[in-house]
Amino acid sequence: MSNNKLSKSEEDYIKTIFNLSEFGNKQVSTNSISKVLKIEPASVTDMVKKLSLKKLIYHKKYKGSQISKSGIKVALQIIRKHRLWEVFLYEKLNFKWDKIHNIAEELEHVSSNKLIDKLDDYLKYPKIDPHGDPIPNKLGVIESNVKISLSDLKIFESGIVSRIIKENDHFFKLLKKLNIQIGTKIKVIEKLKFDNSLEIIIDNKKLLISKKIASNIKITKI
Amino acid sequence: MSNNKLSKSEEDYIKTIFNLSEFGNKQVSTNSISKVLKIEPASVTDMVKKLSLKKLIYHKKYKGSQISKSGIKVALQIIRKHRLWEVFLYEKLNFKWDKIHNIAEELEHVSSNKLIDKLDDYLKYPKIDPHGDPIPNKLGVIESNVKISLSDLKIFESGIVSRIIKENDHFFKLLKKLNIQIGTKIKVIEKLKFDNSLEIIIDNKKLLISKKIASNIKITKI
DNA sequence: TATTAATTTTAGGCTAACCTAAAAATATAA
DNA sequence: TTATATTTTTAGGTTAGCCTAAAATTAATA
Repeated sequence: MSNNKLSKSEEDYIKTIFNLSEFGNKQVSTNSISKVLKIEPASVTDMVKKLSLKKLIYHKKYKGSQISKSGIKVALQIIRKHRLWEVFLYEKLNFKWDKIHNIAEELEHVSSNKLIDKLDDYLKYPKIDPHGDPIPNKLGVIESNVKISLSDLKIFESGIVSRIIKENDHFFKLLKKLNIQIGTKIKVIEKLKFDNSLEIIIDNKKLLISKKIASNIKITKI
Repeated sequence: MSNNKLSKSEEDYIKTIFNLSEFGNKQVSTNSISKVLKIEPASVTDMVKKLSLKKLIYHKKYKGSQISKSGIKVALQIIRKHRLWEVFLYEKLNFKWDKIHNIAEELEHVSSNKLIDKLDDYLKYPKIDPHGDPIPNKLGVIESNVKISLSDLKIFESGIVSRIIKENDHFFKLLKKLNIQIGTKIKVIEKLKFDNSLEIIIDNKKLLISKKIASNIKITKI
């Protein structure tokens, strides 16, 4: 369908619109795009018209933009590239967790699909990036029920405990004490800057657990 | 000295001018730049003026361009990026020899120096790229006397045999027959598409050797 | 050396992607 | 429900990096 290669700008807009749309369901306002990309609303209107002509989004004057099916497809491929590069930067080049985003932001626009598929292969088809976000596959499909570490959950996200990694008595006893077991629903409400401890909610009760504990608990996002 | 980040276009021009200048010694004509970059001469004139203002090259009307010291510095960093990415693509991602150039062409413009240094580290500080071209280090210094395989020499390049890799009797006898020994000067005049055999000149005599033979002979470029 | 050929530059234009200022449409509040 | 505020669009402008056509300069050749 969509024929020509998109410019870096166009890709940035598509990615932003997709991200703001909550998987394509919501209308996205011109202003919100403007704020994310730090581009004046008037310029956003221009681009939104252009993307609309290319059928990557639907746009009605004064009514906001909605991403189309082919737009979603494009967005997922950009996100795939971004996240695979993040895995590479983090795992292979040993970049710190907080440095990878900006570099991946540049790398995601390098076009070759062949490159990204080979990279995927090299990284052994990771399912999530270092931030715990899922990586769409070649076809743009995001495997649901991906297990990630509790420590990779972001603030205000929830998950169901699906696996306990460190299998020793001490750890199991600790978890019992905390009321954590397979199937327990956990919501993260704070990540402490100080030592990366997580403040979580289980059965409406708040508690604090260390990064180390959290990283030994695998959960499924909900 | 040079303050602002260069655009992809500016980088392409600088790289091209450097490549055409034979290490900064030669004047480069507007037409030759035009041909390499496939951009009309009039446009080249525009850009050449701009780069001249930035002191990356010297340009006198109708007289061609010469790259400056800071221009060379910039060029070497771009070349460093290009060649390191080529090593990555070839060694880690298993791209074929002839596919890496175009992809590296895109990756070389990703800016972060930190990224390139980490990549260098990850690849264990390679001295030459898969084509046998030397890789400038962080400071832009190209280690001279780099040994490369005879098979990595390009057409019309010459080298002095400096090491024989496969150390067995059969191979030594073969080399004796071909009049090849440490110190022999060899010039490559053709690479056969058919089986990658090399046509070379030794003592003014042409002969043909297989890729396998050539790749077991290390030489120093001259 | 005079003429022709080739190269290089100037002049004027175009497009993508931004901008500001002002007008139009929509949303909010008295 | 009218007045005000906010959002969005239109109109017109800028810059980078390209283009073509024509003029200026330099090089080649008869």
